[in-house]
Amino acid sequence: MTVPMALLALLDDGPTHGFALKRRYDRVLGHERELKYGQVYSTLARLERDGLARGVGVEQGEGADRRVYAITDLGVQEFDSWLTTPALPSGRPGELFTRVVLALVAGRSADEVLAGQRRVYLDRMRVLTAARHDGDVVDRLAGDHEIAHLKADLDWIEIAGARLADLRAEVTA
Amino acid sequence: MTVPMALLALLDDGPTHGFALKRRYDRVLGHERELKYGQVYSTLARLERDGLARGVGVEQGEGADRRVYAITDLGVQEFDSWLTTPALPSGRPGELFTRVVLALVAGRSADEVLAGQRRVYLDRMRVLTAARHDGDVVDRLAGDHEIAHLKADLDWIEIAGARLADLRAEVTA
DNA sequence: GGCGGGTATTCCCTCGGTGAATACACTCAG
DNA sequence: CTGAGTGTATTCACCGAGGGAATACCCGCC
Repeated sequence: MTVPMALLALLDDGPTHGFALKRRYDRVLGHERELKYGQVYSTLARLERDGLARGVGVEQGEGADRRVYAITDLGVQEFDSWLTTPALPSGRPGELFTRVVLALVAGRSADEVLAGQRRVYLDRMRVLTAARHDGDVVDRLAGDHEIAHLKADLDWIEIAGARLADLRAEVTA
Repeated sequence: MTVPMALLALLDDGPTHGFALKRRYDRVLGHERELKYGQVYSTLARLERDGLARGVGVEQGEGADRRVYAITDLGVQEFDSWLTTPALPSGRPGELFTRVVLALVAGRSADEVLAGQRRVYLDRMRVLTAARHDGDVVDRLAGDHEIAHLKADLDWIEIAGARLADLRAEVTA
């Protein structure tokens, strides 16, 4: 859901074409995770199909022709509503949680899973805290976001570690 | 990736058929998020295609015939390696982070985004802390996991709120 | 005898995500 | 002046996650 909304947000600035959207997205949100072309154009096609954006002709720039899209009123509406509707956590269990439970289900060592995870999280924390003042504001906020969640998982690792015996008993029941 | 591995974990207990796997999965990991049939059988097909599980004949039980699968040596290997390989956070920015950045990009109120999110997170925290001692161990650990991440986001909301002006300046540059 | 309910699988579709191919315009080395 | 590269721009083909619904079989029961 975030990619279509991101494209709408960028289109809200004024009509453009897919290539420019991709570059702008990468600059603003692509830190570490650039958008692939396939996704850009297929998303634009869906936006158009759903009436959230519409093609407004073809420009020719440097290279192949540019298919220019504009956001529609419906698109603006959808975007604003997405923006202001707070999201609840997905409900899908995180991967770490899943690995611990499955380790117990399959009779493997959940302690090792927790210990291994703690190790790489602590390493990652060191890297992130060292880089805490590098980069631009977006980078730093993204870093803070990751640090906060790393801490959350590290706390949970301790809690889970203390209850592994109970968990094992229950899961293997 | 977690669904195929979960099925391997369950198959590691001994051969069974898709339907039983689905039920067992729902019991163990499906709290709030049950597996759909489509996913069970298509995942099994992929596991077989990739040599991680193999069909071992057809039983007849109550109802339609059961196609029984067993984990292979390769499957055991893959599962163990997945289990013991710690996962780093995806690198994909979280939805909250994305919403804040996009609000600024599109010239909307990021404060409102943060405030709205804080509101529902606090509500959710209350619900979760109230239910903190209900349910089984899995439920409680899942709850703790969610609480930890909710706290992380709430902390981040404060940090981000304090830097919105800088962020806006950078993103609109 | 046919109807509902539990068991069990299959089919179809959409979406997010990736990789590679294609096409055009420009520049610059040979 | 040609053809090899580089940057711009779009398209195509594919996969896996996930959801919805259809199908089929068996049972008990009215």
